[in-house]
Amino acid sequence: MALSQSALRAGPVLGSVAERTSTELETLVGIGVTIEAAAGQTILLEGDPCTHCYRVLSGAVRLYKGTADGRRQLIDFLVAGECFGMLGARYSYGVEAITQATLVRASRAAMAAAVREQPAMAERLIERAAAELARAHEQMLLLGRKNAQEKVASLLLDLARRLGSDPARPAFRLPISRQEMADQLGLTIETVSRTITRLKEDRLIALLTPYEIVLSRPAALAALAEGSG
Amino acid sequence: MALSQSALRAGPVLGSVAERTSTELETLVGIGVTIEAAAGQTILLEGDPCTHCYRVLSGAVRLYKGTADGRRQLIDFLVAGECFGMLGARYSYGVEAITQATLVRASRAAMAAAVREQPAMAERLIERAAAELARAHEQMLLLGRKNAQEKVASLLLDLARRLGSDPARPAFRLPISRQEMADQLGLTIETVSRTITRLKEDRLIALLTPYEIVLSRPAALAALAEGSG
DNA sequence: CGAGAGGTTGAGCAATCTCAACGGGGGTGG
DNA sequence: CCACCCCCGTTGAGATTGCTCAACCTCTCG
Repeated sequence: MALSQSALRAGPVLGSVAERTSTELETLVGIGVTIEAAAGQTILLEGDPCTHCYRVLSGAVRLYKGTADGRRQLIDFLVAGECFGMLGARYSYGVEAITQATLVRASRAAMAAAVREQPAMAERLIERAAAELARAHEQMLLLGRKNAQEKVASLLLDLARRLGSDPARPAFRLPISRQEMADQLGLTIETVSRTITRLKEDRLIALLTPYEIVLSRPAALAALAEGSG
Repeated sequence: MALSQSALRAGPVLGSVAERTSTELETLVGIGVTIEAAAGQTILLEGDPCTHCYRVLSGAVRLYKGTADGRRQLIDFLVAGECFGMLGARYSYGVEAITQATLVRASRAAMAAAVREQPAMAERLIERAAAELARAHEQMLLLGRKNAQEKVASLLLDLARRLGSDPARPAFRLPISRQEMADQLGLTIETVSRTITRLKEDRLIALLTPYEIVLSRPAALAALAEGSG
C-alpha cells in the first residue's frame, strides 16, 4: 500500500504567530489567549502533549489522523464556536487551519475550573460532545458501509446543508479540494474525481467550474446517499 | 449492492422484560428503573424517540447503524458503567444486548436536572463523552484507511487489551462472532475469516478453536495494525 | 511563455465482495 | 443412541470496486 498523496502536504508549524490576551467574554473561559493562523497552517500535531483546549472564533480548521506510513483520514471540520482539546494526555489528532482562522486557547486547568463553577458551561459542553459523537457515528457508517457514489453524494448534501444552500435546488461553491474530499471519505482523489464526473453524466449534479456546483436533483442524490438509490 | 448477511439477524424487541424500580445509588441518577435483557435482545431501534438515557450495569450491549438497504455498521460496544441516549430527539443508533445484560434508565429530564445539580456528574459525563469521541476517531481512521489485515489486527489487539489479557502473550476467548467482527470493521464475514486464516498461516496468531485465540507475536501484530508492518 | 498546482481521464491491477459449496459441533427428535 | 439439521466458520472461483501509475489539460502566477 503506497503513501497517501496528501502525506507530505502539511503546512508550516504554528510558532511565531500573533498572540494577544483576549478580553472577550465570548471566549472559552474568559481568560484565553487568541491565536491567528494562516490558511493551511498547522496548529498542532497528532501526539502533542494536550496542555490547552482551543475554541475556533472565526474561520475553519480540520482535525485529522494518520497511519505510520502516511495515509490520512480527516476526522472533522470545526467552524466558529466549536472546540477541541478537552481531554486526554496527548492530542489524538492533528489540527490545521483550512482558511485564515482565529482561535482562543485556555489551559486545561482553567477549563476544568470553569466547568466546575458554571453548570451552564458544563451542559453546553455535554451537548456539543454528544452532537460531535452523533456526527462521528454517521461518518463511521459512511466509511464502513457506503460505496464511492454514496459517499460523495452524502458529502455534497452535507456541504449544501451546512453552507445554508437552498434545499430545493442547492447551489454553492465547494469549500474544499478534491484531495480534502478524498481524505474525508476514505477514497483517493482519482475516485472522487471520477465519481463526480459520473454524477454529472447522470444529471444529478452540474458543475460550472470544478468548484461551482449545483445539486440538480437533491432528492435523487439523497436516495443515493442513503443506499436506496 | 446486496443485503448485509446480518440484516435479518435482529433479536426480539424488548417489551415484556422484567422492570423494577432501582434503589441503588450506583445507578445513573439514583431514580432509575432497571431493565433485564437477554443475549441478542433488541433494546431500542435506530430512530426511536429518545425519551430516556440508559446506563449498562452488567453485561454488554452494542450500538449500530444501518443503511436503507440493510447494510450494517457497528458503532460501539458498551460495558458496565457506560451510558447512551444522552442527546437528540431520536436515537441515532439501534442498541442490542450482546450478552445477558442489566441496564438502568432515567428520563432525559431527570438526567438534565442531575447534571445541573451535581458538577461532579457533569465532569464525568464530559470525560466519558470525550473518551468515546476519541475511540470513534480511531475507528474512523481504521474504517477509512486501513486494509483488511490492519483492521483485523487492530481489533484483536483492542480485544486483548480490553479483556485484560497478558500483554506479552495475549490469549483469550473471542467474545464476538465473525459476523460481528465484520460489522465492526466494515468487511464481509468471508474477508474476516480469510484474513484470520492468513494471520494464522503467517504465525502471528494461533487458533485452538475458532474462538480460542493466542496472539503469538503481539509486537508484529501491532506493527501491522499501525500500517508499518 | 514556462512552470506548477490541481483536476480529469485511461489502462491495468489488486483487494475485497459475491455467490456457492462444504464441514464441524451442538442440539433435537425419533 | 443415533440421525438429522442448523448455525457458523471456512474455502474456492469469479466479478467488481476502487487503487495505482501515468499522461494530459486548464488555470494561475511569475
